[in-house]
Amino acid sequence: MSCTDCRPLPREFYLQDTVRAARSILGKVLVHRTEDGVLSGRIVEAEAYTSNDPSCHACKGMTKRNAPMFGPPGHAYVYFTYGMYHCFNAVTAPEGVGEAVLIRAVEPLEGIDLMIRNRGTDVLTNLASGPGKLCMAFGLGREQNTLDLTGSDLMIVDDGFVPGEIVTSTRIGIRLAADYPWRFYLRGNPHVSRK
DNA sequence: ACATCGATCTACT
DNA sequence: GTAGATCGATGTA
Repeated sequence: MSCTDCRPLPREFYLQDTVRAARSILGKVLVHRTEDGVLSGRIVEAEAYTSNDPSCHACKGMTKRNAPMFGPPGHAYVYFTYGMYHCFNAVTAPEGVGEAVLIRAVEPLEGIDLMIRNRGTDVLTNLASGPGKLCMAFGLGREQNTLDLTGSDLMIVDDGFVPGEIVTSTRIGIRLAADYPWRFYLRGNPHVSRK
């Protein structure tokens, strides 16, 4: 399956309620066209971050870092964290409202050799099973921040795949609002960051 | 200016 | 299970 067979998710997809978007983005395919080849993977885990959510980067207003979250929906928000990792989000909600869906894990599809090189491991279930790993595998960093996911070298497309059972859980790695059930993943999928 | 800490990952015990 | 890596963004002074 090549990305040219698929359509990017339309802008309206990113305008639905952010928690619903986090759930319904599961099964879609993240595609990154790079100079070294096309990388793609099926999204198997995601989390919602909303404007009134204490753990959301944007909850206290716009800053230099979180500005992309307040931009138009359907764009990328890539941020640097822990001094060495990046995390990739799809911006949701109308322009001016800071919300996004954190893509936490994908199941590698195309460009697996390149992902193996980028990650320094050949264990398939360890290539993109976490937000930092995913960005390393896909070569996502500052350059991809704010890219338009509905039509650029970085896209999220629908290839017609219908997910099976979706598990709901609390989000990972946050202190505030730790009880919000805003993490979603595909039951039994070996590429998620945690069961 | 300075101190704190993070939507993480790896290696080690 | 726990510690260490590593640094930019952010808040406080």
